[in-house]
Amino acid sequence: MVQNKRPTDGKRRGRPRAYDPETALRQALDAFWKTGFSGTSLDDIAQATGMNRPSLYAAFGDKHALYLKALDQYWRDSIEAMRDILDRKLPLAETLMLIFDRALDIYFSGDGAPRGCFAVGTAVTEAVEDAEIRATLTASLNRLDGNFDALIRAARARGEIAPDADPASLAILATATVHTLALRARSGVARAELQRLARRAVTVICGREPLDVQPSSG
Amino acid sequence: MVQNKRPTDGKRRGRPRAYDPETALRQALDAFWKTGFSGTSLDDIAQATGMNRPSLYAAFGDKHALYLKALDQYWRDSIEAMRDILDRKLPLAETLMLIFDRALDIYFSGDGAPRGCFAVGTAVTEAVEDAEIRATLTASLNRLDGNFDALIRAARARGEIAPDADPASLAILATATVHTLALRARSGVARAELQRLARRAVTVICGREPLDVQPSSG
DNA sequence: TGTTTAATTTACCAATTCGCATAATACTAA
DNA sequence: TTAGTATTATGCGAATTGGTAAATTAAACA
Repeated sequence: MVQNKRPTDGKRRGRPRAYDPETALRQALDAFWKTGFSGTSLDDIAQATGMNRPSLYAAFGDKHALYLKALDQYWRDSIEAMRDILDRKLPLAETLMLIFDRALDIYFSGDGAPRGCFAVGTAVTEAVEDAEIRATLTASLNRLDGNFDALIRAARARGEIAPDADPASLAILATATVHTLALRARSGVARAELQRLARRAVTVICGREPLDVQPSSG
Repeated sequence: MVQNKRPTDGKRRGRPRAYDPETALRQALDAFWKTGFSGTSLDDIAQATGMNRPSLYAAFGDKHALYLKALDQYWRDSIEAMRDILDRKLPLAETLMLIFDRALDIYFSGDGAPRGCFAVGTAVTEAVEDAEIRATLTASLNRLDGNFDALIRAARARGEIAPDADPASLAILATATVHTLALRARSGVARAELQRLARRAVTVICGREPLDVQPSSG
């Protein structure tokens, strides 16, 4: 139990892996994203990853554990995307619009039909009966609310919005906007329409329209 | 093909039904509500309704048709609940709060753990791959937006909100509030907290807090 | 070269799933 | 009674599902 796995150093002993774990996890995520946890069989995932079931099992554990790892991967990606935008320290309206736009990037990513938010589209369904999934959902809800709250609080301190505005309330509406985008994207609403919707939400929350800014960092 | 089913008049011919179709449909709805379309087997539904699979099949068609009927039942209930509230013709703030409260009634109905919105929790998952489900989702999204838009437009005409406020934008935020409530309820957030959240949303949308009114008609 | 290690491949298992065919049942009509 | 009809009950069957055991393969090591 002292060192059953050496780091990435040197060559590993036995037969080399035929897959890259992170790539495989992303492919499994894609499979779950399309048809949900219950609607995706291990055969589907085996096909999506090019692995067979025993390898899948050895790498990630059973179906449930694999799903949780995929969900975790999704959270990490989302958090990173959010941080990238917050780091740019733009005014509130532009920051919100970038966040919504970036969310739409994710919701409209992938080859097939738009899939919306992975968590909203798949984890929420399982949340009723699955305490673990439910716990990660609430954690992420709180994180999103908290991020928006801090963002809006700072903007108010800079005088960007009315001094009597309530940051917590506006934060809730920002989160709600993300949620409605997530749901609508998975329901087949076109991206352009959702972009207009997001713009309207920003305008109400901030009291002015957002200016156009470069999506990528710079 | 002329009259293979007489109305409710007189006695029906063969062995009488052991179930009430609407009750059974509601029980099937409950089963799907908890575990989603893919996560609910026909055996689960047979247990929930007390019917056996052949009867289920004869009454509602296959699993997919049954699900669509359950979803439709849910829409009808929602529409009726909404109309009941709109018929009271209260001011905007109180109307919105009643709608959100009524939504929470639905999201926290049932015996087990809170299930949120049936459509959000189960139909959205299937929507990516299922055009029929997706179509009813978009229809209902548009209906909700439209209802809120008309409501807010009328309120503005009565002078309840600022004359320069944009009804369409506020309607989107109202819909978004419903969506965030639906998601959060299914993610395990307590009802009291969601009530406070709804209150904040109403306050931002209307510019004032809603007054307490009787939930039921009167 | 042979041994050890770690992965893959094949094949299997028990359980579940959806759907249906058939038989039994309960009622009306004549 | 008897026939006709609409339902329920039983049980089958082909396919799928999640999971695993056993055999095979590919590399490092000595």
